[in-house]
Amino acid sequence: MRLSKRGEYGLRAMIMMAETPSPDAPLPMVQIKEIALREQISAKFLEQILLTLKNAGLLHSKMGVGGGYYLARPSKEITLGQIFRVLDGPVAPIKCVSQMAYEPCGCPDEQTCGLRLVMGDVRNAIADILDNTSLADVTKRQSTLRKKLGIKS
Amino acid sequence: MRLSKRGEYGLRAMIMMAETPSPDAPLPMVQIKEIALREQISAKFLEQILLTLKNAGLLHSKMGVGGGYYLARPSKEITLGQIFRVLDGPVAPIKCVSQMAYEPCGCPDEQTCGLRLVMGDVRNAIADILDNTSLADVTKRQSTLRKKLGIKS
DNA sequence: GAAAAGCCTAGTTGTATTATAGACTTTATT
DNA sequence: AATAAAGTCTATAATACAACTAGGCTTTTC
Repeated sequence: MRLSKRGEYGLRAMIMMAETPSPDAPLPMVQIKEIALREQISAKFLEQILLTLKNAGLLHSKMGVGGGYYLARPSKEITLGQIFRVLDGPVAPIKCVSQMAYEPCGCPDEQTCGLRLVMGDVRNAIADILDNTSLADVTKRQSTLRKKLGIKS
Repeated sequence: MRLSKRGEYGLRAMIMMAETPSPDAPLPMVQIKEIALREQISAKFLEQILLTLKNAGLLHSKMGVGGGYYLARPSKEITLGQIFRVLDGPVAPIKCVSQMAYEPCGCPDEQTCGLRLVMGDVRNAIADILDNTSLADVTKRQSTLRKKLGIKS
């Protein structure tokens, strides 16, 4: 039940972009190499991930000198579920309970298959969390926690 | 976020064994080839899986003619979480929130890492379901549903 | 026109999953 | 005692996928 590195890096990058305060600049842009440096990730690998996210409509970018990436929408309108699905595919642990990519799993009677019932619950529990947590929720939670712990950042 | 075939087959087999009514026999024994046939699985692959489950103490077996496998404990004392962990390892999507196999994941400040916070929630949600669902719960749920749908079996 | 950024696709490497094979042990039956 | 039916155990093949690496292309700014 693992999150892939693609998923992990992509989620981290998106959270970082949501965190980046937009000072004077019209757009809070962040560059691949900056993220790669801060997260200690291969820049080339991250590049692919951000490109995927961009092609999925979650990020926008600006080419050329002074360019970079920025969130396609306000951080409260982008959920972790959206990001996760783009990078790691369906949330469901087994295809026969997937909303995104249903496929029969070959049990004799799907309607009363016990495994399917339980895995359906698991799917829903995961999706509930990921689809109801926006990037804004994450950054808010982080800063609340930092304040509580008295950490400057 | 996928369940492996090992995990799927193992869980199915365990559910099937819990389902098998123990008629007169002292032990409700089931044979590899019977499970393989009913679930349309490679018998050799299933063999490895059941052996793993046996070595983990979840199954007992009897060798020789008329032998087979049976649950090591009553079905209400075996949880899906136990089975899952034996076959698929930790439930946590990311190591830094694993109870079973913690490992730092390399974020600058783990204590306030947003991804970690959310993945911790996901881990807990999954573990809550799997650790609180016993094989007996599954078979009960199946039979209730069958009755409700008027399916004989 | 050169440098700095992102865009895009293909290829490589390593590892885990899935499955297969086969020789061995135990038990029941005849 | 011999045979057949079952599980035990280990090795290995085949495949797939994840995680990267590489390199050329395009756009933008100065």
